[in-house]
Amino acid sequence: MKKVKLENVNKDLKEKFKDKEFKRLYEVECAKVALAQKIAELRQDSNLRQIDLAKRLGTSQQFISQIETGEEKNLTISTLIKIAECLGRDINISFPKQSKKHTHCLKVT
Amino acid sequence: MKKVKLENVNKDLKEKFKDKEFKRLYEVECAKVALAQKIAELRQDSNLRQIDLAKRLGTSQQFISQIETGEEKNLTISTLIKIAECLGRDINISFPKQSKKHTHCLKVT
DNA sequence: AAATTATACAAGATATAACTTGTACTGTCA
DNA sequence: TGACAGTACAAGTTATATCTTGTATAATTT
Repeated sequence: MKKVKLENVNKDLKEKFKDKEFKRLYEVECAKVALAQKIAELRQDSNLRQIDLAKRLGTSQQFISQIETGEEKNLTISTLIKIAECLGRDINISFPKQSKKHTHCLKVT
Repeated sequence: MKKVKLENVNKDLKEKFKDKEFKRLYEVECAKVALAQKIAELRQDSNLRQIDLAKRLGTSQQFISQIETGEEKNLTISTLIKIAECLGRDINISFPKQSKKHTHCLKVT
């Protein structure tokens, strides 16, 4: 596999970001990945395997994998709530005014 | 139309909440309605009509109505992000530990 | 090296979110 | 009263999120 230098990735993105629509879509993708990773993190913090969370949710290990790898990257609110519940979490959503640079349309914490 | 007393509603709910599954579903519904209302509120704060937001989103007034009345009550993250963007908002999502009483699985602010 | 464990990949089926069009309702104002 | 503005209702179609089963991979353990 060819090695990719980070600095080149950055340069490349900066160039592509001149296309505002591309930038928008890119940010949305980042947001979804962040959400997927957060779910994986919360699960691991609970010392659960994918199969354990799956059982709580009443679904399959594979589906959890799909969610966490971002293959299922457009979750519905219901699914998000269900997952959070199974991990002993509530969800807070707020809508702050768009920041000037708005590098992140969605912040997951 | 028969007049409904609030105290009776409360009593009734309290009774029904003994069924934990009912309580859970009820809370999820509340959450979705809260989200729908928040969207309507943000739109009104921006002095936009449904048709204006619809145009920004590239959709129809009726669809916005469906979202705000909670008829479309299971929005996807993408739709939520798109709407927020059109209203000049970012989105913050966090997953606090479930509160003891957890009367609200999802808090919208 | 064989078995086990945890996760990911792949190709589907089905339920439903996203969207449409047409129309009806509820003000408000000329 | 009637015209218009803003929103909601209703019944669709289409795109896609949810979920399935089967299998593959990668890392440990025996």
